[in-house]
Amino acid sequence: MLRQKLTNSILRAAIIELAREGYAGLTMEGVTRRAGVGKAALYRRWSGKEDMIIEILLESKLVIIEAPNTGSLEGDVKQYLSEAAKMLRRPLSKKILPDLYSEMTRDTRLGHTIREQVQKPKNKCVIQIVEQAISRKEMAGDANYMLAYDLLAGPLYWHMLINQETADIEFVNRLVRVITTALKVC
Amino acid sequence: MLRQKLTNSILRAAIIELAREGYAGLTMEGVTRRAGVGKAALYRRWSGKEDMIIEILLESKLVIIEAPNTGSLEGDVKQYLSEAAKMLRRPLSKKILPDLYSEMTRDTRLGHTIREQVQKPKNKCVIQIVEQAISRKEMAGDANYMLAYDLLAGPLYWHMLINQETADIEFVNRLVRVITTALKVC
DNA sequence: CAAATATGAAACGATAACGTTCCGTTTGTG
DNA sequence: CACAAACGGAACGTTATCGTTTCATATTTG
Repeated sequence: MLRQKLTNSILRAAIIELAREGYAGLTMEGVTRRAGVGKAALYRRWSGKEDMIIEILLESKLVIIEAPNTGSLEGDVKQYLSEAAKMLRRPLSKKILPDLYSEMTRDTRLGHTIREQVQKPKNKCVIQIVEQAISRKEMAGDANYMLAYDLLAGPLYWHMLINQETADIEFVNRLVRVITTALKVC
Repeated sequence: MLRQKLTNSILRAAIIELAREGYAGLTMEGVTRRAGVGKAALYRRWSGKEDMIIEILLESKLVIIEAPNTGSLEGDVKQYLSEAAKMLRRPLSKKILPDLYSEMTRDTRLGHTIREQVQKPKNKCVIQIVEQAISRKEMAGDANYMLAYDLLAGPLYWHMLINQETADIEFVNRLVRVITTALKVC
């Protein structure tokens, strides 16, 4: 009968610690200090930090983007990139995601969870966009899905996560135009 | 009068540890164990792991790419992406770079060094490619450099580092063709 | 209201890395 | 060859976090 309000407070503190210290630098004691709770409250809920962060990933919609279906490739691309940019503008996401992508390369339960919960849904979304474009004859039938995925996701992530740049509407619109052009010859 | 051969052995061990444990998980003791040396040998050379890794970055050409000048935009793009792919294929680079990009978001001396030594040279290289293309009238005079940078670097980075995928020559060639098309409408 | 239980705080021993120091041995330099 | 210095290895005290336990207090539930 753990108190839900306390659970939420702890998870909020954990997210902030994750953003500040990174996953490897995250400690259970750091979370207790930030949340102002006792250690027992944490260990009654999770066996350790991996458990805790996995719960955050499973519950968070931070990284999920709905597959668009606007009727045109350019519309779909615009909606996808706009949603992605909106998510990547959040200061916590901007700090946390480079770290998660780094953890994703490791053979741990957390790495596996990130691949399944963060990356796979993103890929599904892109597949749908491409399939719709092919059925509308906006893309060739033998289009390379992986290449399309890299074109759609790569530039914005590079821009916002690696270079930690901003992306206003004007920039996203330019990106949409250019990437749509590229997808059509994909 | 520190022995250079030993310094090299230690740095090699440090790179492997960096790839296996990540920067946050890297320990001086771990490096001594892998290198089979005493701790004094390390602390006689560096004040701590940040110092040591910064020396590795400054000495390594792991991430530097020469600015191409082949006479055509497509040629430059092909050379740039081929070199980048060659570098990203190296197992150690593939493991280490996501970690460095994560550290780059932090306000530390290491973060600053990565930005200066890894990212800035890459950006300079792209600027040159774009300037050459503009002077050849292959790109518009008001092209957006940052957008060009994101297009050139983003997809391959996303492909190889985030998704840890391979990139054979065929894939790189497809990428070259599509990105060149995109750059021309940039 | 009363019983049950989750809570914060503190203390605990265990583990691991830190950075320093010592010592006996190896190396390379003059 | 002889000397100086760097070396490996071990030991040291220090610090931080781990995960557990205890206990008095606060909260929820019946």
